[in-house]
Amino acid sequence: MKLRIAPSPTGSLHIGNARTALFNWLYAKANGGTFVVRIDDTDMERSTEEYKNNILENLRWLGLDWDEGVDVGGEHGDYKQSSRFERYRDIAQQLVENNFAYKDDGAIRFKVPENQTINFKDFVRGDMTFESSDVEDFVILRSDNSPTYHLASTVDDVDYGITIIARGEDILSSTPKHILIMEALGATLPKFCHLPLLFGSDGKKLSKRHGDTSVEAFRDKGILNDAMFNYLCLLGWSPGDDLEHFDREFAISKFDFNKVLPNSAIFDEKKLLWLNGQYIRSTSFEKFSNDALSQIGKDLNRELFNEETERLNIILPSVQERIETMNDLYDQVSFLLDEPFLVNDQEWESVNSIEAQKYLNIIRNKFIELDEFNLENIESLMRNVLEEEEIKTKVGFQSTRVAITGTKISPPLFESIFALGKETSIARLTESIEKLTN
RNA sequence: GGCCCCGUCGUCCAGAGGCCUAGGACGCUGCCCUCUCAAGGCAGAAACGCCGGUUCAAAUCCGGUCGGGGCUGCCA
Repeated sequence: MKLRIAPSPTGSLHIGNARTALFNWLYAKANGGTFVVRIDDTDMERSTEEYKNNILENLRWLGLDWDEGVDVGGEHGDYKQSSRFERYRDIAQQLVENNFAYKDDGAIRFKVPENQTINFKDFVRGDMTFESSDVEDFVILRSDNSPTYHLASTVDDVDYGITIIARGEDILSSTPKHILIMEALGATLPKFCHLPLLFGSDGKKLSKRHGDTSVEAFRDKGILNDAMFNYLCLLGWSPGDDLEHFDREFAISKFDFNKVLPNSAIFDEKKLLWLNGQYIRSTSFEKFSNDALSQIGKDLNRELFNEETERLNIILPSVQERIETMNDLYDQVSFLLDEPFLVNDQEWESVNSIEAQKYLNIIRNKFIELDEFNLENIESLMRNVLEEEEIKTKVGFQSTRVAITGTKISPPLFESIFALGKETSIARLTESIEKLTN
């Protein structure tokens, strides 16, 4: 059993292609089949090396690997169609000689037989029937001697011994052409499986208009590869038992093309985001901390100082509980970094009051006298002052939050103060008192 | 227009004739928890496109209809 995906390097890896690749991979893994990745770059105008690399890199990022094909090799060369033009020309010539095709204005067209019924079985859609009278004679070799997709793709599938062709439903109407070529070549027909398409929120084919459509874009947004893999699995398939959060091994153990739905699905970024949050929360703290520190370093575009890392590790457990993507990290923890600390006037105004000023003043003085600056002491100190001075929690804590973190939305307050440390906390409180009483 | 595919809550999925007064999840609303924001917990609104037929019985089978989508390139 051999399956393949054949992306065209005319753009960054598209979510729809990623899902198709993923389903092929799952089926191959589930059945001990061989998975091939080949590059369909017959469109010389639009194909680039950068896109090719991008596609391969993102497939790997998703956790997919392949047994044969571009980059990993195999018995069929480099698995790029641009290297096999001679082969396609020979086949085209052979088809002409055997009267299956003919020259037309410099191009070569396949001669579609009259009154022939083309049948094939589709894993997802069952028995399919097309009439050859509905298929026009189609070009297989362009007048510039380059092969079209129909020829190149079909020849490769035959040459490489592909036994199951699982691809997007957009190719369903072209399948009769491919079958006709295969028959003319005397090849054994593979099985077909046309997977449902992915649509944008307006129900139209997922395209740039819908915002991000490439795997890379979501990767850049801080989506975890495990979450992306999991979410893509859920589009058109489910393992049953209402299970939604699962890993690759589990998906492999349950996957089958027969259980893939025939109807198209709409890509819902909201659910992806939610799932990503679930993954972040279920990651071990050790791994999360590692990823988080490297992400923050990336956002900062510099190495983190040891002191920063120490401070971050204090707050990170709390942050892990409340972010949706790794890109949400920076805003949550930036107050702990050795970077300019600025609070805008609006934030100050929104928490300013006589009571607040009084509260900040008292806790600052008590912080100075506090010998053991730990979580427990900070909390009890702050709560006691609230009680003694009869100041409302919101007034005291929110003003302290702005003073310490710079905003009204932050990780838990006591952890934030503890992570920031005694000295800096006192300095920020002092600064805030000056600012507020001005 | 022609050919083809598809049709369960707004969205993703469960449902393969009686277990369905249709289940789960995202999102949404409310409540609880609470130092903000989240997370978490609980509750709620929300769907079988429509019309016929088959059957004792249909979301599930058949036909039609309507709706959506794909293809119809010397793009893939």
